[in-house]
Amino acid sequence: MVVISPKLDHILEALEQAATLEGLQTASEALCAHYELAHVVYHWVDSAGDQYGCGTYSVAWQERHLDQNYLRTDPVVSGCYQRFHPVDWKRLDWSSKAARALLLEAIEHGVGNQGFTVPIRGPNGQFALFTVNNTCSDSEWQVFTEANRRDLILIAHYFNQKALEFEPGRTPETSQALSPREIDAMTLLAIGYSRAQVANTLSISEHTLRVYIESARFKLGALNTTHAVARALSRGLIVV
Amino acid sequence: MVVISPKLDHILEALEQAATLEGLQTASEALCAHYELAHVVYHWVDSAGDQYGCGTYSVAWQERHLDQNYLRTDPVVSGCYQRFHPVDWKRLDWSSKAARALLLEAIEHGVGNQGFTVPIRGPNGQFALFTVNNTCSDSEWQVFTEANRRDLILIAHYFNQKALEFEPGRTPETSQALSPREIDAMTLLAIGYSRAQVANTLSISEHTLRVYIESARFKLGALNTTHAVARALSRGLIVV
DNA sequence: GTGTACCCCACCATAATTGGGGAGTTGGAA
DNA sequence: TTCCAACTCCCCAATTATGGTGGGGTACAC
Repeated sequence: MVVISPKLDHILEALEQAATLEGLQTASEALCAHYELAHVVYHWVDSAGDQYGCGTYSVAWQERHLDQNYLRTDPVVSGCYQRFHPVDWKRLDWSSKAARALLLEAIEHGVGNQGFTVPIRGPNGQFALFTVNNTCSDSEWQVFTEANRRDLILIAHYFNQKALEFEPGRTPETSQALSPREIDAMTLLAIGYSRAQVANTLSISEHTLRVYIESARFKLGALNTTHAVARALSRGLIVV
Repeated sequence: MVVISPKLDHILEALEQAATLEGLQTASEALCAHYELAHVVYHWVDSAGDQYGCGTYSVAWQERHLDQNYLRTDPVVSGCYQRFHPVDWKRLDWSSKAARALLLEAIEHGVGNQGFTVPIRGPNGQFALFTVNNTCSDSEWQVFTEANRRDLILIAHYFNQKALEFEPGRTPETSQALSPREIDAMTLLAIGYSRAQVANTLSISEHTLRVYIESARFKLGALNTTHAVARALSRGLIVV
């Protein structure tokens, strides 16, 4: 593996000009060649089964990964989920048997023994991973990751920005604004108050409070109070 | 305002070496001087009153901002909450009267008329903003932001990384992981299913479901189901 | 000055949720 | 092996939430 100082501008510009998912695919392959890596992968992690990603992993491995309940098994996914900073695979927790089995299987599918993954988070709990990996020694890998850490963070950011553009359906819902009282009500409910407590806190009757909750539920298209609070939260209308 | 190509390495290294919150404060002042900006602010947004941040805003304005119920009023906060990419203040929604009043008041407190804010998200629903702002013309500001966009993203990233290091108490074991079934239950509740529907969907008895909900409630330290769902959402344990 | 959106209060009855018990299986980790 | 966490099931009674309907008031914009 040769460490090359990347032409970051070119890479990011190519990413910015990508107009489709295929463009991202091409970009990841270009990145892979540029850095002389085994794999470069962007992967939108989503509880609803996998779906969205691109990169140079083999199709067989991607499918296998899905089958494996990887969301809960793969230390890369669960480890990154709890971290903010990019992480070298060596520093993850491989103590569980399932995790080690997954790694062995990955290597059989052509995944390198060294990996470096950047967690990325977007609105509404969106979560994605940007991974580079290769087969090489620990020291070689360390040199590479330290040299390119910042670039990789930026590349990950741009990948995710594009992915969010291409999949707007995930963050849509131009939501109708809530009135101040409705926001009060939703907020207090979200922090665990019962209806009686909320009414008391707002110094209004419980009946009045109910009107607000129903109104908020209507505006949010929610089926019940919990749903309304969940929507208000994930749309950023209230913050807890 | 003069646009200077930043010595990014020096800036980021200084950030990495910061050992305390004061270090970040110093870093933001240095950044401010370096880019010749009116203000540079890192701001951990948290519903529990404000608390954590650093930067060059006047103390008076910070306190005023808090008083103002800024979480709901400030378009910078609410707008960034729904975006992934950095955003120029001009592109936010200033149509509400309260928002415009806030901006006017901000300018009176020495905040510049131009702003650029990078949203940053960490584990467990952590959310923060990194803002640079200045008083200048639209075109000057555009030149500045386009020239420094990538650097600002990286700087924001490093600020947040440090903030997370300094304040581990906010994210650590606070959030105990939920079991798969608990996640299922919380997720379905968050999308509006009633208990009966959830139980039916998961093909378990409603009584069993109740055990999961109670267990999740306990793990999340929640007072009731709505609270539990809200916490699971804002900690990023479930996605809707 | 008519509409619209917000704010406040009341009754009824039914449906749903919660809190307190107890009990058994499995599979993986120590 | 033993332990533990996760998964599954059950009862009862009390509390809470919901779905209707009705009424009043203010403020602002067109």
